[in-house]
Amino acid sequence: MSDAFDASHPIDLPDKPALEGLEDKWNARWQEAGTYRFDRSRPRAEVYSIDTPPPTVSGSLHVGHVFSYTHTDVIARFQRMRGRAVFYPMGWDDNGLPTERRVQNYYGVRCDPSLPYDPSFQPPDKPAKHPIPVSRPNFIALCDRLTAEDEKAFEDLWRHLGLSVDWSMTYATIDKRSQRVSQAAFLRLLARGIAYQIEAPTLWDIDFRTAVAQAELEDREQPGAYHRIRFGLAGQGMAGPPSQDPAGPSPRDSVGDGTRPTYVEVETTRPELIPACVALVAHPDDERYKPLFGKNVVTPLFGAEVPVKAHALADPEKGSGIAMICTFGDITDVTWWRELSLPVRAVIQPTGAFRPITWGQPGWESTDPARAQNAYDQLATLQPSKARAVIVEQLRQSGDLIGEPRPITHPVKFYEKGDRPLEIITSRQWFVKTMEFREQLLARGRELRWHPEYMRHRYENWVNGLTGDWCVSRQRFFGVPFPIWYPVRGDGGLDYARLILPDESRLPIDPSTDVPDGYSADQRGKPNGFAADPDVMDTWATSSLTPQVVSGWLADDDLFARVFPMDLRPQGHDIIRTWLFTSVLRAQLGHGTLPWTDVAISGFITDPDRKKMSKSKGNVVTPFSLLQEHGSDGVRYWAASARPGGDAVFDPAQMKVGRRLAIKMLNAARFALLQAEPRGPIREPLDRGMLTALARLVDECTGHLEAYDYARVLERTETFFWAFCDDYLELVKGRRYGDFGSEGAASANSAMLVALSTLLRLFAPFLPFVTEEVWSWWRPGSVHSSTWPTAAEVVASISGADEGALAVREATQGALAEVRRIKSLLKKPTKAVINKAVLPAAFSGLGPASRDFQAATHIRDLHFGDVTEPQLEFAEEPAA
RNA sequence: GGGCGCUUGGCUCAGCGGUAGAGCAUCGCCUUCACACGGCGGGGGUCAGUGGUUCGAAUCCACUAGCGCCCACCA
Repeated sequence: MSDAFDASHPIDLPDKPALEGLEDKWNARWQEAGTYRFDRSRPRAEVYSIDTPPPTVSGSLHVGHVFSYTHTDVIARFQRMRGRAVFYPMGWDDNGLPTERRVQNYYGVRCDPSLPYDPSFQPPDKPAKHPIPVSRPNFIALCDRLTAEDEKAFEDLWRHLGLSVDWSMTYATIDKRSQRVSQAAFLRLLARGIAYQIEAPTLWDIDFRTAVAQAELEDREQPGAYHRIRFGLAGQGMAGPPSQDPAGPSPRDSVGDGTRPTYVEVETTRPELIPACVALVAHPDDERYKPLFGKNVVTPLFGAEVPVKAHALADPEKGSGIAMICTFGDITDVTWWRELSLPVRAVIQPTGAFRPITWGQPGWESTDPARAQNAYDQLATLQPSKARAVIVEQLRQSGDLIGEPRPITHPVKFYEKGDRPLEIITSRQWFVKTMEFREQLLARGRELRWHPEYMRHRYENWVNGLTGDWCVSRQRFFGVPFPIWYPVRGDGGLDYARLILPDESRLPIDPSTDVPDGYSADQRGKPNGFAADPDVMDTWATSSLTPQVVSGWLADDDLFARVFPMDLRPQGHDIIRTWLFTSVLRAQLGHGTLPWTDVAISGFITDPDRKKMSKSKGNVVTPFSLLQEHGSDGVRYWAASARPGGDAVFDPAQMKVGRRLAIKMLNAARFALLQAEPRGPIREPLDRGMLTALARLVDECTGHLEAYDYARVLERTETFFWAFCDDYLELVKGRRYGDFGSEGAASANSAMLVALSTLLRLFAPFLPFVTEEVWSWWRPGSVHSSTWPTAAEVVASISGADEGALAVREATQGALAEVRRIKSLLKKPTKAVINKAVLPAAFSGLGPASRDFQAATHIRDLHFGDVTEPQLEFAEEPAA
């Protein structure tokens, strides 16, 4: 028996159905009934688990959130109706720099780790002009306090939007669970030698004063200039006077022909790094510079002797074809430095300022130490951009600057959240090995099912382009600390070679307040005592473990076995190289598996001018006002209309369309249920044709949703629904009221109910509120707990698919359209009756079986009269 | 420099081998007994360009142009 024939539930129709208030009404009931609660008694095969992206709660609520989370919710609701136990938790990303920055601005404070904890500290009501320094524990308490408020706002939004999340399983990336998982996973990698610590050149943000990872880089076009600098040949003293040739001598003139081999010209965009120069490099095949390989040159101003080296990475086409290697100006310098075994001459400090240097000391030899010192003293303590201006003037004075700097615009590496170009600074950092797992990671990427498929390339591109292991330590405060102490040697220095590690059972710990086993608290920082590792983990070092965190790894083995590896990771394409990549890495390293089988990528929201929406443009609309204006179903309709992975235009007009669809559903359902008796066998060809078409739609929709193509399902279902309302319901209106007897009415009523039940369930994942409302008028339980419709179920209501009736439906709808067109052209009222005899064309598609118009009831449904109205017998083709 | 995606009516997009589609906008008509937060109908496109495959191409292939995104060792 189909659902539609179960008349046990009374029909209870409102007089004037409306959308207003449905969100609050149904959210309350869903929560009360536990509609979206995860049933953890079900075996893995019956579970559908989702690795929710935890939104950054310190960021603003944005329509982009609403957009992508709706996509995931559609899938979750579909899988739930398919009978899976849906594991759909929510998480909050409250870890890391964004929160620190928000807390600093919101409360007007600054973290000073050297201060002691002040239990009575309260932030001022309004942020003070100058930031108040607070201790690290106080700062973290403020982070916790503010994120709790932010999380409440997000949860309210998600509930109002109708996300079918199980709110009992919420996690945060800074909570104890996340910390424990992050620390335990790290310690296990450490034990296997996959995590390691090394002092090495690292990407460094001089404003945040922290290391950053390759994945956090972005290029920004910056104004700069090529400076042509001359380096004298060693053994000939400092370079002689500059050339009189205004264009400057070419490198060939200066070194190649032997006539004036006194200096080499080098082009650089970072002349301030000349004191950090350790070599020059040119391509091994470059004839201009071959004679110089193995010889030394002397840096201008500082008189340091540096070798000329050959390396294939040097590009003869760039600049003068020979490059200055500094420690360190850019990533290429690091490559050259490493591969050519060059020494380090570091000038930039973690603050960005040039550090004091005494020339003439070991490592800072000069042919003229006094002159070098004099030049350098003008740079010391300056920031790089200031130092550049100073040194250019010095070079100009000394005659080592050839011509004037040539302004250019070039891409420069920035930390994605930073304001000034990255520097490369040598420091002690923690790394996780990635390079040696590249092939495994590529294989996992091929194994993963991508939606849409072409997003796979982004991942492969990234993995193939990796240049080093993953730097996971950050010199920040609000993050997961490394669970590590170091012994303090007798001389007060730290013994980095001997780590003091906590037992896994103690995790999570904060080494800056917790004491390692075997030590007492008063030994902290003392000779022969211990000291904490001061760093926190990269936010991705925690986020990469969200599958393990939500699945209860290390905490709930039973849950873990039922949900991990997970089914779905939904996320944006902008974080494939970070979140997706690191998650695949961690699952591979820790579990030897993919973290999930499928990944669904969402696009961005752009404003109508095709620009990415941004706060600075003032075009950001708050999501709540949108939900209130258009209704959650209306907004969800807009979101679900966008193709998977595609960017979408912010378009309130589409939300209005969605809202109209929801209203139409209320009214169409009301019509179908208004007079639901009599009911009986569905014998009329038009009814059977409509249901046969519906069965096909159900099959199509199920397939597309299984392939994560929600947008197509919404489009097809909507198209069917409007045809159902405008054509089918209009056609059977008279019959259902008894115009052609009770059997015809019974067929129509029964068919309408089957269709309504089926359509409500097809729409339920997209428009959860209106479908639930209508469902509640006549069906028991929640539509969201009902079973997804099947073609077989629909076809069973007519005792088998009826292909012939399909043609009847199509022809009848065609005839109806023809009749309407004629009435419209003749400006006749809709209710005007037209003589069938004047419209042979309209019936030509109905086929031989329908020749006898009087006998064919589906023709009667068209309501033709026998009255001949002369003006309807037009002489010309109305279509022409 | 490498990769990916996009280019269809005024706008937003679907179609992806068989005589150009939808919604919005526009114009006209209809106060129809579920719905005026409605319904019906009309007008509007040489499917970016060039070449090729095919009986047939918006749809497949190649190249070109423009737009967008990702990546890159950017002196």
